[in-house]
Amino acid sequence: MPRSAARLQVLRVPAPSRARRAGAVRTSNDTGDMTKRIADSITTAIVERRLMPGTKLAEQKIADIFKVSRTLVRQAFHQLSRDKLVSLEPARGARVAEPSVEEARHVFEVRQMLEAAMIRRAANELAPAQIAELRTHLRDEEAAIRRTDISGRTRLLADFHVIIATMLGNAVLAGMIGELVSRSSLIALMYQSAHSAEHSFDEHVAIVDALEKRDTRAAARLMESHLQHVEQNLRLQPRFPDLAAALRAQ
Amino acid sequence: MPRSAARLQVLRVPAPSRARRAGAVRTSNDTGDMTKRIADSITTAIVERRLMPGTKLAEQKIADIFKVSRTLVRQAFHQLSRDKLVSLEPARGARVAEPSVEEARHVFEVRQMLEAAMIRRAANELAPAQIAELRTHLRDEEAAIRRTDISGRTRLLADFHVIIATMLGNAVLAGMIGELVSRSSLIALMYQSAHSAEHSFDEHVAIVDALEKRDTRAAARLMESHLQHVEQNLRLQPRFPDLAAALRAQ
DNA sequence: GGCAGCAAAAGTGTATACACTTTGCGCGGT
DNA sequence: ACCGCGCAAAGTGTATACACTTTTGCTGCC
Repeated sequence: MPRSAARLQVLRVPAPSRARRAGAVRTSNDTGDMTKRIADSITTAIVERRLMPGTKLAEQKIADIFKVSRTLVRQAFHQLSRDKLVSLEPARGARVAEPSVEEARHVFEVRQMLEAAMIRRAANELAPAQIAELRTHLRDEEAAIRRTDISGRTRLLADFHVIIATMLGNAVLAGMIGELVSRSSLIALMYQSAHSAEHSFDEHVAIVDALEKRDTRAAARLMESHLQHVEQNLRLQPRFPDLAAALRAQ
Repeated sequence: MPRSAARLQVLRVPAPSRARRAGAVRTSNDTGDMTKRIADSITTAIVERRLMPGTKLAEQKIADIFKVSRTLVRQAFHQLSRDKLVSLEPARGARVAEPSVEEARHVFEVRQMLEAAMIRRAANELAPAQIAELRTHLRDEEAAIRRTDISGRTRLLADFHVIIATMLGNAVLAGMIGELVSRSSLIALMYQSAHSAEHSFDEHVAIVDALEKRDTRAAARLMESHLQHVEQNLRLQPRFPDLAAALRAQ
């Protein structure tokens, strides 16, 4: 193994899809566009806690891991920085983002606004078949929790929100919720959430129950309190009111 | 003038800021990061209708205009494509985006959800001084309309929404509203809005009036109907139900 | 005249080269 | 021993080279 790659073994190199099947519709990219694959790899590594906030991401090292040139890695970094999962400083390179407390609050504030509105629409518009799909998803959540599959359950709990957005058939909405949710994952990871997965799961169940009853008001109220609980269980209180106090306390 | 640049003279090359003043705080970038300047130039050109939807953007031509390498132009394209102002097709290059009717509806649907929630918060939280700032902005809007400064008034009418988001002190919200608003501009431009600037201005005034009275409910109702009016005045009805009918009608 | 097929031109995709910036380390002065 | 200085190593920023793809336009064939 090349020495330079030693510290970044957390990244998994996806095998190039051997497809390019004759006759396959050329939807977008057969081989899956290397840039995107690198970005996805890093995203997953961050969300699954294999790359901790603040970790330096050197272009050449990652290029070596994926056996591509820095060009593609750099493109991936730019994409990730737009999602705020990676922060870029001119001439100082890329690191895994360390969202501030303020940013964390902002993300949750926007989620409250957008997801409350979303769930109201969902209560009015979702077809019974879609509610059934949500039930299936809830079963998956429960299963992941039972077998203490941590990265699986984290992903499934986050997906719940994106799935509802997707079901409403609005790609713009789904994209925004997706971005907010992945930023939330990074935040949860930084500010060690005390929130139990079971609790989130129970709240998801309650939300789907309300959707099924077409109880718009209850659904919105439940979603709001769900997000509030998630946020409240983050350790967002600055541990010390000011720097001086923090240093004195050492 | 180099022949190759002939068709793209709509782009204005910003003069490199001669600053780098000694002692100036290095906030982010003295020269303003060429990539961003190119992206801004193209954004402005699109929003001000100097670049029409569908226009091919060849990397080398734009690189020549700005006197940089394709590398930077390509980076700018990637940023713009995330904002959905430019669409990239593998190996086929970049063109000014042509948002579909469906996408247009989705953008306005999300604006309804997010901006209704935003204006409710604004009604409760904005300080009197901030309301006064909004009044000043309204005066600017009115002035631009009076002197029929088309690109100025378009920008100011769009800014109204972003300013409110910014005043709430939530950068995440402001960023999202900003993205939605600039996509709306491109949409308005593609689906030739019949909406008069005066009408929008009047509605903005009514919204600020409601904010001043702290009338949360009225503010939300007014914002919703404002966005609905803007959307309704787009020519979003497919001109013809199907392609065959469209061709027959020639 | 129209069209298939091919070849040149234009354009994109990725790697690499090189200049410039930041970082880390050792050395000499105090 | 400690601080600052400067140099070397590492790393980023931009330009350029080159391979590969798409587009364009021609030529000859029907």
